[in-house]
Amino acid sequence: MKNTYSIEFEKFFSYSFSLDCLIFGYKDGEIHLLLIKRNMEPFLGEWAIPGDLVYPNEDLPQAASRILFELTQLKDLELHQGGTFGAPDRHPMGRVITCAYFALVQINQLNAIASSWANEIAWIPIYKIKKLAFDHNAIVDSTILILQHKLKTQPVCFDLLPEKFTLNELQCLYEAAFNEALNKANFRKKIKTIPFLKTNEKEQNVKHRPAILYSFDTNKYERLVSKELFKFKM
Amino acid sequence: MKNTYSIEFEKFFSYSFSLDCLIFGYKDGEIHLLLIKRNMEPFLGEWAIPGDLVYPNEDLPQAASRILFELTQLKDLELHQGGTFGAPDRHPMGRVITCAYFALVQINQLNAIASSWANEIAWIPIYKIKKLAFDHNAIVDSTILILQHKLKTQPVCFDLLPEKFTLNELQCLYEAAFNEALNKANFRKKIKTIPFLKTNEKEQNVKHRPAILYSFDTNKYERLVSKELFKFKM
DNA sequence: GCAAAAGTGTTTGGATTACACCCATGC
DNA sequence: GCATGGGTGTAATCCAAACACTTTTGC
Repeated sequence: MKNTYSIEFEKFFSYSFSLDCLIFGYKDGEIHLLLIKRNMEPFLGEWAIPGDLVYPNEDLPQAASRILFELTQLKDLELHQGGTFGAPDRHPMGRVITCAYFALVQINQLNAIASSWANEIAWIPIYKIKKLAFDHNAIVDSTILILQHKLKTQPVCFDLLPEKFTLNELQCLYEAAFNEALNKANFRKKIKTIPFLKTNEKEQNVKHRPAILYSFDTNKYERLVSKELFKFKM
Repeated sequence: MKNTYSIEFEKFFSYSFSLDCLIFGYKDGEIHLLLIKRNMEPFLGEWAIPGDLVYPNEDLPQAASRILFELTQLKDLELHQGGTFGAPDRHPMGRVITCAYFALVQINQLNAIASSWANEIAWIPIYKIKKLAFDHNAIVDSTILILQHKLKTQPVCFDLLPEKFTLNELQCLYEAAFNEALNKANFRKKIKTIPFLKTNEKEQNVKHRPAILYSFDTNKYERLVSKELFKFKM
């Protein structure tokens, strides 16, 4: 047994722990990330991922929900954990280890508010993000990879789309997320097994043949998955 | 701007941060995890994942390497990050947030040492792990899923096998990791594109036709991957 | 009718599966 | 020779890609 260990144990309680909350949305044919312009030191005036310190009696998913709510007023959204970053010099004011959490939201459904952290916020296309504060570029890059993996293996794409969507919108979302063109006929064949609800509704105000609107049948999906009759895969 | 924030900032530096180091090995047809019997409070005498607090000027991968070395004397091994766990009550002695790291080792090549944390260590088959200290069962479960994903998408299986191995050993490893039987002929067809070096050597001391020994051609793999000519997929 | 995008069918080649069979070694 | 596991070939099937085609709307 390392004798010094129990003696020095208390000295280790000198770190701070933060969460960075990556909020992804989809609009104008691109996946966007919600960024804030910092209104405090360090990195005052620079663009960054919204984040906050974890409170002493808060669990991590709870802290992520709080940060998301303070920024977007959105509740009850699914949050996913990303990587953890803890280089000793990553925060100039002390040892702050941070964990990335990310959520997928419908941009139109919210008015993200500047609130406490920033006077300015912006939705930036993920492939056009410039230099950010701290090590946030590395956090963004690693989280995009995890997002892509989630999009391939779980039906989180529907979190990004409105309740009712066309099949073409779904295809464009995947094209945007993976930066590659897809064949329409083949894409539709691939998604044929996904439990969709075909609504009676159609697109409005388009000057071509209106597309049918679909929605994702969460109940049927859960039922099929629990019976191992379906596995989401894109 | 939240005025209280900068004033209270220092108060947040009261957390501790640990790493849990999951060391996986393969023997007797099963994937095993290295566990220790704790020789200190809390959870004295209970089985746990080896872990340690992160030192003030240590980066996370660095801390993981150190812990791995102290336990196994192994250096320069690839370490992979897993999930981060931070429930406020997960550690009875204070707020300790922990991050899982895992490594894949060749069991025969090392004599894991009890060292500072425990007088007793054991390799336990991953599907036979009983109740562990702290929230370590949840950490194990989540890390096994990440390990499986790694085994499907990256050539980490070779970290678990000796330098030279038979194709059947490789197949048994995958059968053990995913708990499913595989067809021999089809397995071999699937791995035909993997850059193997066929050695001139054969199995010794078997009472049937000896199998040819192969090794993984890391150089060729790196070359192919960098040219996007090959993508590991199982 | 024409433009534009929705939506579908057909062919092809490659991968996956199931299964049968031959081969080399020890005893 | 026989038992044991190593190692391979074939046919059926499924899946993905490429591409052409028809349909429905607004103007």
